[in-house]
Formats: sequence, C-alpha cells, structure tokens
Amino acid sequence: MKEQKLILENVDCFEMDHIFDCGQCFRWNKQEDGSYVGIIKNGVLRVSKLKNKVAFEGILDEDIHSIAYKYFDLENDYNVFKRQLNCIDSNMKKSIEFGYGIRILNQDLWETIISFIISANNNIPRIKGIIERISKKVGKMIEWNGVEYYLFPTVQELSKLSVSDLRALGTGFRDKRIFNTTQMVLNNVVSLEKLEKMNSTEDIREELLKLDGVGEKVADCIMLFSLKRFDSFPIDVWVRRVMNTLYIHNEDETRVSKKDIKETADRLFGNIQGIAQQYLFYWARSNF
DNA sequence: ACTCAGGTATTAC
DNA sequence: GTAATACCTGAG
Repeated sequence: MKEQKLILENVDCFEMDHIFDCGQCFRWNKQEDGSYVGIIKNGVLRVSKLKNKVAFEGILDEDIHSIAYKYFDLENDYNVFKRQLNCIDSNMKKSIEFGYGIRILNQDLWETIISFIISANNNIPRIKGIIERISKKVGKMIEWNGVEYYLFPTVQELSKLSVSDLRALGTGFRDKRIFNTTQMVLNNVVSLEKLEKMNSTEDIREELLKLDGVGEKVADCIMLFSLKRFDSFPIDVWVRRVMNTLYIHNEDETRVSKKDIKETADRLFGNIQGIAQQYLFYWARSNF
C-alpha cells in the first residue's frame, strides 16, 4: 500500500455525482468539501474535481494511473456512446443531458457479486450499511489521514463468517445466499478467474446464475458493473417503469414482461444497452 | 400498524 | 415455462 496522487486534465464525461449515484456502487461517500472517498479493491481513493481537472489521491496497492483508468473506464470515450444513443430518440437525448457525466465503473468482481446479492429487495442505505458492517468485521483495515477504512473482504475472509454471523450483521434472509455463494466460490464450483476470461455474455450469465442469490437482474448488474458487459441490461423496478412509460405503454407496468423489455432494449440500444440503461435509470429515478 | 425497497427461491398449476 | 408467495429489516 502506497500513498499516491494523480491529476488528469480535460477529462470528458466525468461528473462524480452522476457516477456515484447512478446505482452501480455502494462504497463511495461524498465529503463535506464535495470530494468523494471510496473504498475499492486496491485501497482507498479520494476523487475531487475542478472544472475539467480530476484529482485522484489515495493509498493503493498498485499504480494509481492504471487503477484510475481501469476503474473509471477512462479508455472509453463516452462521447462516442452518446452520439450513438442521441440518434435514437428525444427521450434518450433528454436522459443523456441529465446524466451527462455518467461512466460505467469497472469494479471488483467478487465484491460486486456479494453487493448485488445483498441488494435484492432492499434499499440503498441498508445495502451500504450491510456492506460496511461486513467489511468492518472481516475486511482488512487501512488507515489514511487518521481515518480507519475497511476493504471488502476477500473470499477467504468472508468465508470465516457463519450464516448466523451474517444474520447478526443485518443481512436478513440473504444470509444463506451470501454464505452459499461464498462456499461455491471458495471451493471453485464457480471460478472467478474463469468468469473474468470468458467471452460470451450469455455464458457468463449462465455461470453466474449458478450462485445462490444471483438471479437475472443481479447477474446483469454484476456483468455491467464489474465485467464491462455493455450488452447486459439489468431490469429493476425503475428500468421497467421508464421503459414502459417511454416505449411500451402498457397501462399496468407491473404486467410488462422482462422479455418485452429486453427485446425493446435489444432493438433500440443494441450492444450498448447497458450504457443506455444507466442514463435512463439515473434520469427516471430523479424525475419520476 | 403498515408499506416499501436495485429480486430470488420455492412452490404450485 | 409462467404465476403467486414468502422473505429480514428499518425508515417513513
């Protein structure tokens, strides 16, 4: 772990409020000075922004430049995605104008799997609290500027917790799911290394669905937020709501099938539907 | 007291 | 395959 700093100039399509509040991450917190501090696999990172300059500083286990580029998907030019999506219709254009600074993060696979298992039928403050408590219980502590931070536990670290330990941390009925999934990964029934290397999005989904607590929506979130699978399209209540309102027009949105939504997304957004989903989700949640 | 929140697993047609 | 239902928890 080494303290490092990096300043990038002329960073396009990068708004911290958009990135950290579009539903993809749970461990970034806004500070009083407007910066964000996040705990990621590699350590603790603070991000602050002044006009087009973005400053990264933190205590990390690898080179801050490569970490920042990978984590914030900086090798991708989001203007290219925006140009493509803007052509689709005025709805898409409006949501891109609203969430113009969104970027899809490239988060740690293991942490993302467990985080989204926890997200099932849950709300964001509770999800964040649960993840924080789990990390504090068995994750590695890092001290930075006099503050203690706890990394998300590794597979081995998390496997130390029993089902009742997990229940005591407030996971609720998700306790068994977290335990079972941890066991499956620990015993290599599902291999994280293999998942990282797989090509086909469908194959990855099939593999992820073997994990307890991972259904279609959670699998899609994992693929989009940690494996950069832009062709996955997580369908939650907000996406169902916005897709029905804008494109499907069913009187009762709860009756709109996932299949209809997915087909609509395929048709309209193609292989970058995951990015479209993020703009729509962020816009819908703030405006519906 | 009661509803709701980034769904999934289980059970029953 | 598709529909109905239970499920921890805590905030509003």
